[in-house]
Amino acid sequence: MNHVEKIIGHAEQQCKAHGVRLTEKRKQVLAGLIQSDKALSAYELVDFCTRHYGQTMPAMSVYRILEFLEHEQLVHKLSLANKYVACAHISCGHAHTVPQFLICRQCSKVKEISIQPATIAELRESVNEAGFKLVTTQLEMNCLCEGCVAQAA
Amino acid sequence: MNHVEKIIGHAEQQCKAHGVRLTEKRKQVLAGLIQSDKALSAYELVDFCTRHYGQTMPAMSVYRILEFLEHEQLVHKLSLANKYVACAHISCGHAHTVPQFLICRQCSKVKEISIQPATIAELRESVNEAGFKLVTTQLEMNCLCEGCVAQAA
DNA sequence: AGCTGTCATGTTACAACATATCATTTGCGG
DNA sequence: CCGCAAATGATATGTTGTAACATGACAGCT
Repeated sequence: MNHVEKIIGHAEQQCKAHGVRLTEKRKQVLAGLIQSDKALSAYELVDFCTRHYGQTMPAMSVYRILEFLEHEQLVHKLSLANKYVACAHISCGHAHTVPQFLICRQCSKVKEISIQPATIAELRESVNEAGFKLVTTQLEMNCLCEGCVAQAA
Repeated sequence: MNHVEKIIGHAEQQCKAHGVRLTEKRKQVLAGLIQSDKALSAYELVDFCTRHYGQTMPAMSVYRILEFLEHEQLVHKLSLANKYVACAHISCGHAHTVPQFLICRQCSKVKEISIQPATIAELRESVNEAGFKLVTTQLEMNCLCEGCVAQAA
């Protein structure tokens, strides 16, 4: 059992615990995201599934499945890039803080991090002072990854 | 001379100083953003200009003009919402720190703020520890504005 | 005035991203 | 095995954004 299958297994348990099903198609989409080191668009996932599983995956299905997976917290949508990534912590089992995402503008590689709670608190304070309320601390930041920084230099 | 015209005047000076022209069409688009208290999509601007100025404004032109205005730092693109806002500081004249944006998910109202430099530095530090480099500190955050919070309650 | 170069705008076509709607299939509890 | 709910299929359409090339406006020169 390889790395991807192991994570899929965890995801399946998690779904079962929630009384929902991780169907074959859903596994395919999730597997696509897990085995990718970068964020993928819905249509890139269509291509991936169609190529790897020998039958065309309709775009409509991918969107529905992404919505499902997002709801189950197995994937995250990155609005900054209109792309999706697998959650980095499917296998850990423990409850997580809301993640922050570093997105490489060059190659779409994504790193999921947890910023210091104190820093988050400062941010929230700034927002409150402006009369707004943060609806999520899932921040997305435009970055360059190590590889692309090196390449640019 | 009303509020909007005054800001347009400042913008025009600023363009002249950079050796570029703030043409009629560009003024129309900029005026649309200035007189809106919320972020507008490119196509909302098409509608606005077509309605207010009595000739159809092609979407292509709006995109080109937005690109120009963004380059001149007169407007900001909000990737989280696929919308655009006028810079809140066109008239101040002084150099600004990179802004952060609070976007109301309900009504698209936008507030441009400046977070404590210390907080920004902490964020940048977290990013560096992860092996990435921030390409901009223009953060965008999903929020609710006062009005929409009150309404939701 | 006529020429020419540059920037701005117009036009058309299409790519990429996303949702609506209704039909059909599948899995599962009674 | 029946019937319901969930999942998927199929088709259409809406929204956002770019590419490529044509036309227009204007400034500076001769």
